[in-house]
Amino acid sequence: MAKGTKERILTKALELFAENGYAGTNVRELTASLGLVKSAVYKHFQSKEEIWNALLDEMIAYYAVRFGSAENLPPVPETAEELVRMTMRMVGFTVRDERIVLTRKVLSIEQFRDERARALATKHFLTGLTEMFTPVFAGMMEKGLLRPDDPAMAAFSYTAPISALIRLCDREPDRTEEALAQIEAFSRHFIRIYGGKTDE
Amino acid sequence: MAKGTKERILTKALELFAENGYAGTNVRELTASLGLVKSAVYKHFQSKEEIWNALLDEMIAYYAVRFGSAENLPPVPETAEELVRMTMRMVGFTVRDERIVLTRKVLSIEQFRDERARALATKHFLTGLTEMFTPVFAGMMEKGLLRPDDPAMAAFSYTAPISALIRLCDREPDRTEEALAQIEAFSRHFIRIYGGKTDE
DNA sequence: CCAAAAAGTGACCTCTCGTTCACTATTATA
DNA sequence: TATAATAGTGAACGAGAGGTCACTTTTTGG
Repeated sequence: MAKGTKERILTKALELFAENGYAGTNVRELTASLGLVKSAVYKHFQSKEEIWNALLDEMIAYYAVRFGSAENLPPVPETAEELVRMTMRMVGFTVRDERIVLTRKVLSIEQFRDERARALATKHFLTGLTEMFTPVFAGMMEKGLLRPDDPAMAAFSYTAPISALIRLCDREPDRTEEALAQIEAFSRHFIRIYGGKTDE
Repeated sequence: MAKGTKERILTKALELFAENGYAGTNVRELTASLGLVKSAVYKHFQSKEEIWNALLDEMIAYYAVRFGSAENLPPVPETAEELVRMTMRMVGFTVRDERIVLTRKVLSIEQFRDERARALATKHFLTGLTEMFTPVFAGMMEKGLLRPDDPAMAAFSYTAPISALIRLCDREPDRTEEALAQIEAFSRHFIRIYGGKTDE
């Protein structure tokens, strides 16, 4: 049972930290739920805090490749309706991918006591989505799908409400369907308000 | 040193829970920072968890009188510029009032493990502001200050981005000025986009 | 002003925490 | 296959956690 134990510890740690926070998690339950004894963890990590730091390293690296690289930018939609579909696809992914959900939860919990968690939280909750959609909106404005405006401000106006509803899904998973419906309604509403020449 | 000790304990508990979370706070440092010895707390509360529950009671009650009652609804502005000023006044208050800031922090940390914190978090972060601004926007639409539309959707579109920036202030207080400026810019942008007959 | 209630103290209890360590079992390698 | 490194075990440790209790000090009210 040697292989991949380190990764399994990190995965389970993410789960438990997301549920009870770093301070509220003890290494006994962490290892026990992996079928190990508590001292085994110290063959892979020097301390509980090192688990936390390794987890943060992972989260930061994952964010960089998944959301931070330029080649992962979404394409500029050809129609307004395509923006809605693209949005729903991205949102559906981000609220159902367990790892990303848990990451957001951990960042919510730990953002006030860890500097790096704080920085990553700002990316996840605020700047990341806006930066991702700014070029999209710039392109849509060029195509006349949205009225000409500051694309960064438009992207912020679009993504911040969606982000708020994504966090509702994290907090109250039972209301996921409701939240997704509201995101779609908001997306259409946004297009109606910001819409340029609807005929193309 | 008897008077108000219970309140002082609750105030300090809010502070510490907001910094380190419930699990990350111990009653020794809680009482020590009040010039008491740890056993003194048990004259006022039966357990650490009872402190938590009393604190939540207080937060819920405070929210109800401060934001939940109908008579505290903001007035409908006479001009679009007045909406900006009203918004900045309210935001300025909510990011500088220590108690409210700490409450939001605690809710961020504890929302995933406590049912009542979860419910209050949704109010603070999502529905509260929207419900507060829905009648305001309905009134402004009637007056022709905003184009006729679903006032609830407009209020959500308006308050969610502002809420996101308020949370940035909680997370990174150094960026408060920047965030406030962005809120004001967003508010004016919103009015420009949603604006009805600007002449009155 | 004095008795009873409330508030505060300090020693102590038990439990659990993170961590260490000597030891065993497994795996990899030459 | 022998050997060395790696992974896992279980007992133990010290520190610190939340909580109790007998006792003293302070406050309150008739």
